[in-house]
Amino acid sequence: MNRPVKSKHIPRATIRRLATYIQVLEGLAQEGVEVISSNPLAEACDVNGSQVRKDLAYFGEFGIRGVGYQVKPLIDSIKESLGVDREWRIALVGVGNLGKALLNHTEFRQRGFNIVAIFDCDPFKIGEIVHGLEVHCTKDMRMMVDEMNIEVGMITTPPERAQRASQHLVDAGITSILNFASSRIKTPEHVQVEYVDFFHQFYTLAFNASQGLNR
Amino acid sequence: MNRPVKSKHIPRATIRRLATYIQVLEGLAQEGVEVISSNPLAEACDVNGSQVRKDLAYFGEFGIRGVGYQVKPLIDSIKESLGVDREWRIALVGVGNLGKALLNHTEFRQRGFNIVAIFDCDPFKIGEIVHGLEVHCTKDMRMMVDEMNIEVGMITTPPERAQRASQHLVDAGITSILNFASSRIKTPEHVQVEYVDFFHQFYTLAFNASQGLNR
DNA sequence: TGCTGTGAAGTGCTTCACAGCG
DNA sequence: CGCTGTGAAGCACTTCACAGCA
Repeated sequence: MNRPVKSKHIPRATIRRLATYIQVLEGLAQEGVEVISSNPLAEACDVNGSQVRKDLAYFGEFGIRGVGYQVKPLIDSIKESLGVDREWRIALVGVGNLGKALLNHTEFRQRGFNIVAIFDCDPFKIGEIVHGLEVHCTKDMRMMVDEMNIEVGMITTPPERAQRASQHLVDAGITSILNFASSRIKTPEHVQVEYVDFFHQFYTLAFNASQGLNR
Repeated sequence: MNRPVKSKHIPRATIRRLATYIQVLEGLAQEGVEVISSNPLAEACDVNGSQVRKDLAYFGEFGIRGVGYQVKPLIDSIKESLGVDREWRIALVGVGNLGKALLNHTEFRQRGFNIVAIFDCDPFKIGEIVHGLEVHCTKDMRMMVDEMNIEVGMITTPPERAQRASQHLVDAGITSILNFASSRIKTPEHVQVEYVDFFHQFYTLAFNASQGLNR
């Protein structure tokens, strides 16, 4: 816990937006922009200017009055505040289509999310090498999580096997899970689960299009 | 616009939850559950019981007082309300790792989201067959969108090419875009964009874990 | 002077609590 | 009698508006 958070509770929505700010700021940095003020940054992120200032103020005072924010230092500050200024070691469970796809997605590692071990319960898959990693049996998980300092679990099984996968992860001592399977899972209170489900956004599009929102 | 929405504005959050309800209800249906009341359904979705009742009430009266909701009819009603009770035809732009991965993800088609045409601007990829579809040049997009009744665009390019991809889609008359690239895009007002970004959830996990939320 | 940081006001979603129906 | 559907209350996030600093 490096940077002590200024105030108690930080809205979940703020965390989501910080991820967007990083995205946009990194784009600006690449274009050579060195300083930006809250309003243009806000516009690029489709939010309100005060929102940006308030979100950042939860973590400290990063701006210069009358000037704005320095892009590069701001990126670093946000990353530090979020705790993404370091490597996070990840175990992936479920080496099917989706799992393999995500293993090939190079952006994970670039951003510090490093898949270091992969598991499956299918005996035909165990031992196979995928993207440079050997597929291990789920019963080796406890040992490997411990030995390899793994902190995060990623579930990419079919929906009906997600619950069991999460059980394995929890038993291995994992307390942060990212669930890519399209089903809900039950875990003890101290375990945090985040869901990644493309269909939520598909459904939103479909609904709005059906309602004639965009015509 | 089949089912006229009962009240004017429906919270965005409600739409997201409806997607979750479908997920959970389909699981229940598969287990043979025929009727469920709001509280157990709510618990399975990690929300409050009144929330479920209120969300559903936006679209009509689907329940039986003193009994609950019939699972299968409820699924159909929600799907109809969302506009996902039919096929949506999709163009995918960017046949790289991520694009290929999503083409292999069979759940899309199962849920009515059917990728029917794929595009790339790389001359070496054009003509290649991926998952049964020929890669077309982006300049053919306008014609194909029209001919094939495509309504939705999916962007799976690298971040720096997402803006150009969206321009092609908009020029072809697409008004609903799902952006899987990790960059923001600018579109005319009448075009609706939804972002799918895994890193939002990763960052949330990392932040909460760093704050010692789960220990 | 210009833009940040922030109390105060505003808005919209969530939860409560219960009338009303099956 | 139990559970839905819903007005009213509560709460949290967003936006406003401006004091205060560079």
